[in-house]
Amino acid sequence: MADARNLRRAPARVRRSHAERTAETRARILAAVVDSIAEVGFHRTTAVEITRRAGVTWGAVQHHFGDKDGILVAVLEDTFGRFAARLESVAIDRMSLERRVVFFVERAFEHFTSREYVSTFEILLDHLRRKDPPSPDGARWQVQMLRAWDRVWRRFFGDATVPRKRQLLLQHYTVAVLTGLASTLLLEAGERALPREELALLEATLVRELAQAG
Amino acid sequence: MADARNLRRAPARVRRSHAERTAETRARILAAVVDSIAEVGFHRTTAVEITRRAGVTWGAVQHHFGDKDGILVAVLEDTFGRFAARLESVAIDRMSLERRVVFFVERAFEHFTSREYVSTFEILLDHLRRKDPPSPDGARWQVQMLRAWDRVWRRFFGDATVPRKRQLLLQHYTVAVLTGLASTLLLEAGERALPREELALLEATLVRELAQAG
DNA sequence: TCATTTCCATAATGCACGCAATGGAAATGT
DNA sequence: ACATTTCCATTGCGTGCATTATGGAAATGA
Repeated sequence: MADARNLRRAPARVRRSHAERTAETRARILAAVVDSIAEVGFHRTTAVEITRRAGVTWGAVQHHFGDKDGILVAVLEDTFGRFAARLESVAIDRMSLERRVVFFVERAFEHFTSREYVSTFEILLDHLRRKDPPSPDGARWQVQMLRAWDRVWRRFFGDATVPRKRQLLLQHYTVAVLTGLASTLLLEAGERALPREELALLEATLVRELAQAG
Repeated sequence: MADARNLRRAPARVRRSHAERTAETRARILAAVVDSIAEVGFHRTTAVEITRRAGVTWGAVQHHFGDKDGILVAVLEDTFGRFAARLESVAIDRMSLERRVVFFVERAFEHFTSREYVSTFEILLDHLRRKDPPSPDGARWQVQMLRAWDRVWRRFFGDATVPRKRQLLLQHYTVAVLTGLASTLLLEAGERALPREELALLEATLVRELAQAG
């Protein structure tokens, strides 16, 4: 499912298969939701706002996702899938530990400051505090995400001579630092330069920790 | 303004001054907003939800805060004021650097996982993404908060022989780590044990950084 | 070609939301 | 004591929200 963010409505009256139509419409709607949440926030991401951005009507949303909850869950699934795929397709040739750390931190930070993550964050924030916990427990996503992170982490740092338990801690710590940096950046209103020095401090910590023998 | 969270409606028909009434009602409403956001989330914190929790009607809110935006801003002001006061009243006698770091991290983490902070976080998250930026710019709060943090930081670590610039970096980093830990904790659904080891790693980093000469 | 299914726009409905308006009880102050 | 002000409950309103219902155009497949 390609990124359809900048697509405008097709010139109309083009013969396309159902599969094509469905793919584009779904992508367009999902992108609209992500953009809307990232720009105007979750609770202003209303039905009409979504349809306006997507250039479709609510009928389309209704057909593809059922109701609003359906889209939100779909955004979670789609974003997570894309994210996991991107993470696991990273070419990890023989780098030094330092370079791997830098590379990893860079990628991860990029992710946590992305619109996609911001959106999922707000969606989850809202979902896990409803009286009516839906069938797939909201906290499940967090678990899946951490698993995916863990796979990537092991590919990057699996050879470190540090106890597994310690590695999990470092992993959790890293995620915390990065999401924290991302959120402060977010609250500081809009896009600011990336916090190089803070990231450097994190990288130094990781290198030191991973280098030492278990 | 005392914490009125667990207060129930007074037995009615008690003679009280206007000042007393106002103080209690305001406190009750503010507490209701904080609790509501922390428990059911920002966008389910509706007018009736607030009045229900506070045990008052909308008329009271209207009288004391004007409109909904008024309460939210009031929550920001009140929470921040309380927080700053608490921070600056900490007795900082002669402790070792290690103990000061532990103490500081502990306090700060406590703050970032508090209901008050979660509430202000969500309020700010929503406010700074509206088309109509109100008179006091939303990002102003963040600045004020960081100033308050800075004052406390200097009281704790002002004697460190580390360049000021580096200290600001460490400060920012610390806030990021703590908010990050708090938010992952939040997303992991409900109250979990506090992440001792992650905090320990942060403390170790701070001690190492602050101990070295400029 | 024609029936069926998929896809989606249009229109209508019901509801919850924030808010304004009003009035009255309680406190104030003169 | 009485006018004034403060405090807050009640009521009602307009709007925007999510959602349903319906119909028709386009694609499918026989």
